[in-house]
Amino acid sequence: MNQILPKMPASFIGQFKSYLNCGQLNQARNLFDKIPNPNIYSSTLLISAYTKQNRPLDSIQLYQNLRKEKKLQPDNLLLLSITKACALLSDPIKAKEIHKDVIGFGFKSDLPLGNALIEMYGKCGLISEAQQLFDELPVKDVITWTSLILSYKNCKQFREGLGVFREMLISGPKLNSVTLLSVLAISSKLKSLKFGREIHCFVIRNGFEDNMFIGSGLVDIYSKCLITHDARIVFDGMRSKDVVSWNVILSAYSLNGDLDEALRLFDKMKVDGVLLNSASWNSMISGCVQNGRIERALQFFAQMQDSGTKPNHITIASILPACTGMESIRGGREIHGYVYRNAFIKDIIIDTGLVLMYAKCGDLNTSRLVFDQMPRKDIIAWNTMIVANSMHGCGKETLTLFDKMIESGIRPDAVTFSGVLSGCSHSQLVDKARQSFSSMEREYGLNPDADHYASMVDVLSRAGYLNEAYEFIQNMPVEPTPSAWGALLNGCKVYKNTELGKIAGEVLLDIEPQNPGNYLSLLNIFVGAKMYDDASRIRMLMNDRGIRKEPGCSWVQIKNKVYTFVKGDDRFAMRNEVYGFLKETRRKMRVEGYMPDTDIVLQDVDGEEKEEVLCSHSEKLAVAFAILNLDRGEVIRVFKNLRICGDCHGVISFMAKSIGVCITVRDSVRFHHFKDGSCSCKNLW
DNA sequence: CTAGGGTTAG
Repeated sequence: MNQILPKMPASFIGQFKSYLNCGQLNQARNLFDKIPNPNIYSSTLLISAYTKQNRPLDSIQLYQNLRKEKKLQPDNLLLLSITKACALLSDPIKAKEIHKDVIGFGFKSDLPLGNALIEMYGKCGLISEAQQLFDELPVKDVITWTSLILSYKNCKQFREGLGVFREMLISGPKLNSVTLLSVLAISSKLKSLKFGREIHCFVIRNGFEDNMFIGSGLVDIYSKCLITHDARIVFDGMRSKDVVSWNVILSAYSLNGDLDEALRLFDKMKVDGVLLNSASWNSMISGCVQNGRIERALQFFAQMQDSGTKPNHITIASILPACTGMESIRGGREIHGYVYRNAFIKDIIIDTGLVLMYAKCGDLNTSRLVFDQMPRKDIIAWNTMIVANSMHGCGKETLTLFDKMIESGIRPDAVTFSGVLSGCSHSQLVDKARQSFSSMEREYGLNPDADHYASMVDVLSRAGYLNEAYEFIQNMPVEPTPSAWGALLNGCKVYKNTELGKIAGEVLLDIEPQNPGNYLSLLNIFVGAKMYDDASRIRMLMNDRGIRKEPGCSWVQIKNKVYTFVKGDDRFAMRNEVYGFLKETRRKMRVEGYMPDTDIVLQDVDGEEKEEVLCSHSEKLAVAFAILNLDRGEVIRVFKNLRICGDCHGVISFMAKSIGVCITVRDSVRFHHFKDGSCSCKNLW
């Protein structure tokens, strides 16, 4: 039906084909563009070459240009290429256009094309369209069924995918290895060991054992179910392995927390001459990050680039949490710049990672900027932004974000409410918190869990409603967690309620005896109330149980270097200047009538010594050091491993005002933004 | 066709 249009010169065709054979598509394209009337044959060749080389955009653009100029009367082969290109692109709008084209050209009953269209819809996330196409196909083969199963997998409807498989066993064609693998992959996503074992038996009984893909799939499902031992047995028994098989076993050990074995296997890969791909590096990077070996992850990231493997969007998403965990805003900014420069496709997971990274590094403004520019926001993106605002004490904004999220049609989940409630608690929005808490069940059908109840205790305690908080704990339908009692205890410390503090503290020493913070809070309450007998009882208990206070430690990044200060630190750069500066600050404060908050000091020492101990707190040292070293106008960002102490809070607040700088301190609970003599936490640290 | 990625405490 497609008459050959004005013939191309034979020399052109020869040259054109040889370019295509060598994969030199740009040269082939130059030649192609010179032909006034390209025929269907050469167009199909070029378009399918684009698709095969993973250049779907070029493929589709060329197709659409030719369609517009009406130079093209497509045939099955061409439409197949375009359909596959669109599957690669995962563009649902283009998918529908192409489907319409196919129908328009009357190729409805072509089976390979029908199968490709199902796959395309699946890859584009349009599962009901895929199912409808499946239903309409008059003839179905094993690929049709498998494509539908894979579509369900792609759309994360795993149970439904298994349903299709069951139907296929009853009324469909005989399955092949691809079908088996697709079901295996789904079971793996569901972490279903039961299905995994069943499929494993089926594989052995029906002679699929030597299929490398199936082997890797089996290793993966045992890995995901944390049966690392069985994963290794299958892996070792595989007759042939490719890089994916190795990548799967690497992640098996990382997942199981055995990073050292993963590292050993990674070295063995290199010895055995397995050609590493980006997923191999990504697997090691994320394995290190998830096992807390952040420095090692960054090393792998550097080695990967040295080895000539280009980081992809998954690499970026894996390395970002490393910067977040180190609070390295410089590292994070570098990654952000890398994403920008290399024009990565817009990726929702990378964007979410950036939002969290900026927030956790103390820069909520940039975090928000990235969020606002996201083209699509899913539940995790919204939750991340809500949690970010809550960490920074912007409770009102968490509520506004919550409303906007609802407006945009996204249903909140348990994490959303955790974020909103902790936002309310940091900003003392008691009524808002109550409304939000009760709407969880009433409006959104979510059962509050123990964490939500603990959050409500925190809301009440932080606002000073201590008796109500205690009542709430006693009446809640779930077992109060240590965090619920911890919230109450902290409230008692802030509001100096010795009686309730004693109750909460004693419970905590019982149910969470290994946490030094509990002892210290209770100790502070007793010392503050001059109940020295009780205080020494707690101290003895700590001794008996071998509970040691974690040393306070703060750090600050200046230029490219991180400076760390430990409490009582005496051997750091500019020691004399720093202590001199702190002493001078203290003198100025006294002139203006501030008294040092010596309640917090635990040692039984007299007044002057107490002040000295206070002066040596790591957060004061870090802030003072930063003030002496930073350029004017720069924001000071200090991080501390424990909670900021009350005296430090007052002194840092004073320094921010008297020097006229913004100081941010991130402690173990939240961010404190000091400006003009006040703090974003409203003095409820 | 199989691998590698993001949110929740006090």
